[in-house]
Amino acid sequence: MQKVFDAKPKRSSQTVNADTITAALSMAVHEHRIAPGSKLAEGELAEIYGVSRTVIRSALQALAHAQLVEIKKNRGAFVAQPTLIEAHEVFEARELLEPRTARSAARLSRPDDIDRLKRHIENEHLAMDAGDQGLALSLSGQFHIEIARIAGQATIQAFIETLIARSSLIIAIYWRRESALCESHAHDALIRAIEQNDCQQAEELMHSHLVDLHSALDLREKANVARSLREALIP
Amino acid sequence: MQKVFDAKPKRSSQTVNADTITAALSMAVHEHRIAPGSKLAEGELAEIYGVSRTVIRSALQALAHAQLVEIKKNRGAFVAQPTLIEAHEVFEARELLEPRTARSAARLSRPDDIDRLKRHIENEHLAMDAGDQGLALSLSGQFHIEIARIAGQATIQAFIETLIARSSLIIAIYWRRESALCESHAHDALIRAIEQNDCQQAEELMHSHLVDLHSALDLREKANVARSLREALIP
DNA sequence: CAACACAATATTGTATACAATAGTGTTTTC
DNA sequence: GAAAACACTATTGTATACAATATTGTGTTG
Repeated sequence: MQKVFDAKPKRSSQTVNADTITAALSMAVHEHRIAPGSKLAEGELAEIYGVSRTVIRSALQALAHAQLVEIKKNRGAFVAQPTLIEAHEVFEARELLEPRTARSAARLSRPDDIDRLKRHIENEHLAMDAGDQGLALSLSGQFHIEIARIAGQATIQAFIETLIARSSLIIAIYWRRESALCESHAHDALIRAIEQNDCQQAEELMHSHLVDLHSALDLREKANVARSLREALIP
Repeated sequence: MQKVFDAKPKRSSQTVNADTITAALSMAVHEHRIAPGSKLAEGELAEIYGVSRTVIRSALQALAHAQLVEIKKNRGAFVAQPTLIEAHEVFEARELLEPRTARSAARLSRPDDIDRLKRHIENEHLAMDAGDQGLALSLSGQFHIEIARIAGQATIQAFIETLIARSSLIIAIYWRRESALCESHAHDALIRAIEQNDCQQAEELMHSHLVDLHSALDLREKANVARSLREALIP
């Protein structure tokens, strides 16, 4: 079996608790190193991370609440598989929240915020050039979270973070191969608008960026790809 | 000590699992039967509900993720005490999400939806007449959730549910005694707009309703009421 | 040989035992 | 007698053991 987890077992200098495992699994999902639908067996994870099942369960429950994994009673935890309907809902919610947030960010941004955004973009380009699409996607998501952070609304930021996490799953399932994911230009333009405190422009750019993403999902064909075996195999 | 929990210990016919305990505690917070800041000791809850600490911990973690309780490392779980800033953020988020949701609800509502809303209002009035302010408040919150349900966006509905849960805590802390909480009229007007599929009216009514609620919070005096002893006692 | 029933196995759900930590009370020392 | 060091208690954090459940494999029966 392929090794997909990045945390080393039993690094004695660092305590491995539920939060670190939650973060590690979350990162693995964000970077598409674990596919939607994958079984996350407690015993296996406990062995990998060198802790008891107790702390694994805690981590899995946290991920379940963020809707990144689905826990089925007496069946175990699986990486979530958002349905087509849920995919639409997630992007509609993002189109509702993020443009307004980008506007606030443009109004409130300070010079060091811009620096951080630019560093993010650089890393994104670097990952892209290195061919690490998973990392690039993850950084791309963090870019949106960074904008929410600048807007200074922790409550809405938390919502956006869960939406972006789910978006990563949605992209893993419904992204159409044909369209390349070169959204870097959109991000570049966003930074400029925010840097110049152009609220209106920032809001509009974010909105069109999200509409682009939304429409780049393959909404028909993949719909009936193995959501459940039963549905897939009954003609 | 006063008995604040409603679940009977060891009802043999019904399995008591983490979800039921989460719901029971959540309800108790919604109805203001447990005050913000209260300690929720694992052993005590385990005894009350007749289960082991394992399942109590699971329930508390779920509540923590919904931000209804705060878990402090090696200290335990406490009913959350939203700060003034968080209170503002929650209502600003509601003002962003709910008017749009009310609009959708007005567009999509069906006759039986209206029936359910009206039954909700009735129960709200009944609880009010019976002097059970806690129950009335809880039902009032559920009214908003019901509207989100009608709008048919599960993702946004989930956000609104967490916002309303936190609103209950905020009201417990920052509600000013002077203003009576007779928001029933606002709800009545909302139902009429939704029943008549008047989208614009529903959106505006919801917005002004939330602004009313927001402004009915006491944002100055209570701000420095025992957020922490340290801050309260140092001049 | 197909279909059902039953047993074996593996995994999750729960309880309990032990370890670690924070808070509190007591004792010692100056 | 005040302050600091220590020990004690209570509570949380973690591991492990046991119970319950689902799945899979095997055998029986028509």
